[in-house]
Amino acid sequence: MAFGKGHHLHLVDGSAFIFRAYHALPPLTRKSDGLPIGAVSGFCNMIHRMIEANTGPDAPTHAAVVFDKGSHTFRNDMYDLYKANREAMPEDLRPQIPLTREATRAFNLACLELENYEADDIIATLARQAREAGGRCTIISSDKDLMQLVGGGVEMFDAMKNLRIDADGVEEKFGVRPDRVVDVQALAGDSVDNIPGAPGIGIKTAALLINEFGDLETLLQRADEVPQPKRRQTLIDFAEQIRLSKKLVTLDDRTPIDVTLDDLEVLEPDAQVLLEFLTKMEFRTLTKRIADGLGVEAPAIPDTDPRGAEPAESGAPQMPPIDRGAYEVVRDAQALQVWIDRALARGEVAIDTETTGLNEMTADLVGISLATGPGVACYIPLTHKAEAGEGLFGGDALAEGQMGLDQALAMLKPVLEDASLLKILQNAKYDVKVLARYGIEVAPIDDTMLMSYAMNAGLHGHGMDALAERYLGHMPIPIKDLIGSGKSQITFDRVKIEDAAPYAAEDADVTWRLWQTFKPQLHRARVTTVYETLERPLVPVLARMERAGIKVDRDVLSRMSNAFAQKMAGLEAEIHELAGEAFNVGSPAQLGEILFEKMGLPGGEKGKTGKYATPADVLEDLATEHDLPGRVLDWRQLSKLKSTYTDALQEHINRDTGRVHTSYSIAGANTGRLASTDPNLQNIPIRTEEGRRIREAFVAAPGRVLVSLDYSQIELRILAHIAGIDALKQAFREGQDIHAATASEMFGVPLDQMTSDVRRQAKAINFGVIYGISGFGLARNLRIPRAEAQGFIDRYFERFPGIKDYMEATKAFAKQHGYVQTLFGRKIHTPEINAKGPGAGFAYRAAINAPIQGTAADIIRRAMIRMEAAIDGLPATMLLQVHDELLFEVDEGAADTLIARARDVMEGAAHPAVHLDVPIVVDAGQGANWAEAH
DNA sequence: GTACTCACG
DNA sequence: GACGTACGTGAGTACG
Repeated sequence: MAFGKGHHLHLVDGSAFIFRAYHALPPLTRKSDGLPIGAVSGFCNMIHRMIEANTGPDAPTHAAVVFDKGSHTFRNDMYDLYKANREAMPEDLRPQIPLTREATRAFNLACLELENYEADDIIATLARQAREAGGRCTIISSDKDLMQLVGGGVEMFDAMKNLRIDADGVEEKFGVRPDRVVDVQALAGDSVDNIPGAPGIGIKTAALLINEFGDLETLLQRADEVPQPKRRQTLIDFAEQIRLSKKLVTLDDRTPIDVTLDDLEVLEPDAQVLLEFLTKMEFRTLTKRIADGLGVEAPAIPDTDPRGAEPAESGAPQMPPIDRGAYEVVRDAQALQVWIDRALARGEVAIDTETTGLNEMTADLVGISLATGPGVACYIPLTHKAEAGEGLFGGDALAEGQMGLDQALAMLKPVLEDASLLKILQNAKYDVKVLARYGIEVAPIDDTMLMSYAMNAGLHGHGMDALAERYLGHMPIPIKDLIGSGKSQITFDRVKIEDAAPYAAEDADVTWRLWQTFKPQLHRARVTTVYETLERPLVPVLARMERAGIKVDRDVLSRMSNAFAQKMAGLEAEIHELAGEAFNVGSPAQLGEILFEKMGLPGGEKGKTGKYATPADVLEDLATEHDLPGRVLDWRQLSKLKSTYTDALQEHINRDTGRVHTSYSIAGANTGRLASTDPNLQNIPIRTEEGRRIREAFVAAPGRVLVSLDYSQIELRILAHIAGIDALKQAFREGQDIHAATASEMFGVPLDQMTSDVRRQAKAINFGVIYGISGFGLARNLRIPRAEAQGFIDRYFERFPGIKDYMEATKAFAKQHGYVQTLFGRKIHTPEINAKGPGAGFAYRAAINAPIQGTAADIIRRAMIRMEAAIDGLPATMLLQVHDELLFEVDEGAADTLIARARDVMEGAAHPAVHLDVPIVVDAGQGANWAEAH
């Protein structure tokens, strides 16, 4: 393919990459033999990122990486002081130079260098050829010496700042068009390259002069016309030095290279060659990442002696102790750029955001901390307020010594969105949501909280403090130490920067260390797939659902609140009348006194605190003997509905969106279920008619409808599959009423003669089985004698013998391994299973339940993760998840299409990982509000 | 902060 | 033989 119009050449300034990588990274060494490889590692990361970032329609058709060769060039023959002030190459960099050439070839990129010439000259030559052939050329470099080449289809790209530089960009830098850049450089000189130029003339003055006289030669010839005497004399006295300078800065675009553009066509890397090289270098992270990208198995890199290991790649982390004094406070763009370079050269960075509150929908960004290695962390304060008394406007002015929020975010956005830079976070959803409000879509991510959850669900919590203490033996600064608690609590922007920095940077440092600790463990625990397919991908999905929120009609709630209040007042009066005295109906202790002491009713039991307990089932029994308990039950129901729902929900309506935004905790429930908080939208009433009406307040926006899809009997279907109960499977395949079918099987009643009471009992047993049934529990639930309940259970086991086998097998597995698993490999630990005492009973039943509940949770997670792509293009939004239900909001006309597509996703969610031998059925509904839709 | 109660799946 | 039990959650209120 002859290079020409429509082709796009990328030229990478390889030597610049090497130096940037070398200075950005700590001195890493290869674990097996101590060979310094930091620069090679950074170089490979940068090349990999560049390739990843260039996959679109603008992708290069041709590319080469260009290097300097040796330190002597033709310019030294002209001027022996050229680049004479350059420091010698560091000793630990020298052996890495040939490795970077090898790396380039391993990526299947052309690798160019030429004796006696600089990389810049080769770049100039190829750029000219590309231009002349009518194609485009992008020079990946930020070196100003290359700016003279810009124009006519040639542009530069600063890979670190993610910035394109065209002719306008060059003019911004030099004050002249690209073709006059060398004139300005000749006059201004360059202390870095030791170009003498004209003493006393800088870029500004040089540009002024060139623009006035047209070009350098004209200027020098007409120097006597320059009005300023000093400037005039300089130009006359140093004319030859200036002409020499111009020769030195002018790139040679006729170098005798032995390749043509056609030789530089972009080729796919040979997976084997590339992975072999990366493995040889012992780059664990990068090898894995690239292998994943190529869709091949990552070759194993043997663990060798950890002494002298380079931190990023070591299996058993050897980390320096946490030193809060070592963190940097980043206060300007230059300092931030150093950290960005470090992150890019590393290929991964730990991040933590500090905000004014815990609610991601309303909290504002106060600062960001970064870590690029254990102990290598900084804090970037952004919107800390000045202390009271400081500055003219007292407490509302910003504190000194912070870079502007906009500038910092502009610099960080390309980094946070860089597809080949891994962002490591603890509870990533929080930061992802906060940053989304600033127009930043953080990706890709790793989440240490979810890594811990995938490995250790059931063993302990997964908050940062718990993880730091357990895995790092370190207690991070409690946030209370900074912001206090209770009434006197302040927001984080009121914390002094000096105090905030150690806290904030420590969190990024701890996150980095946790990641380093967990990453190798994940694989060993065989939960990598769980983490990568069930945990991590849920973060952006939930973030979007939470940010969308659901519209709640305040007036509906408000009216209900008033109605409840009136009814409650009436009931309260009746209750006091019946009791013969006034007391707090909401106090179980006081109510107990009235019922069991004053009125002498039976069944009074005291709780741990020696007070009477008055749960609903006890009051229900008492209701047959007296009017009062029934009234209390009614009052309690109203009280619950009012305080928890109609009142509290109004407080959660967001001022700006008019919607309610819950927060789902991904690692809250041990079984894999989500948990909804602030507010909990997974327990909105439905079982009673009065409570159900609260769902009428959850509405669709005008012109839209709510659509609800829920799995029918998913846990029983999973039980039928896991335990292999043929009769149940058959009933599900035939679409029978499963509880009626169970009753028929157990009691021998034909389906057409089934009574609702028998069906109800069978239903209770079916649920009981899922929960790890006991005679006592079933007896209490059905309000029947324990012996009778036990009889039901015995009969059930008799009719469905596989159930008993499943329970025994699960228990044995838990006892042996300390955990149980879902069909998708999720582990739920059962540390109490071998304990003595009642704890073992709890653990046993939890172990029975966990694989069933957890498998159902996995299935709906898979559905949610796939849902966005499936409904892409529809005017529909996924809003809520309630364990077996997904709630959507959609334009009226598209509801049926949505239902069809979402149902397909939900019903097929187990595939292809698991093939259930029961059908999965999803019911759907739609309406103006949640009550109608469900 | 803990206990009790109750809303959901 | 006694003990204590349905599984998983979150939140509001009372009370010390």
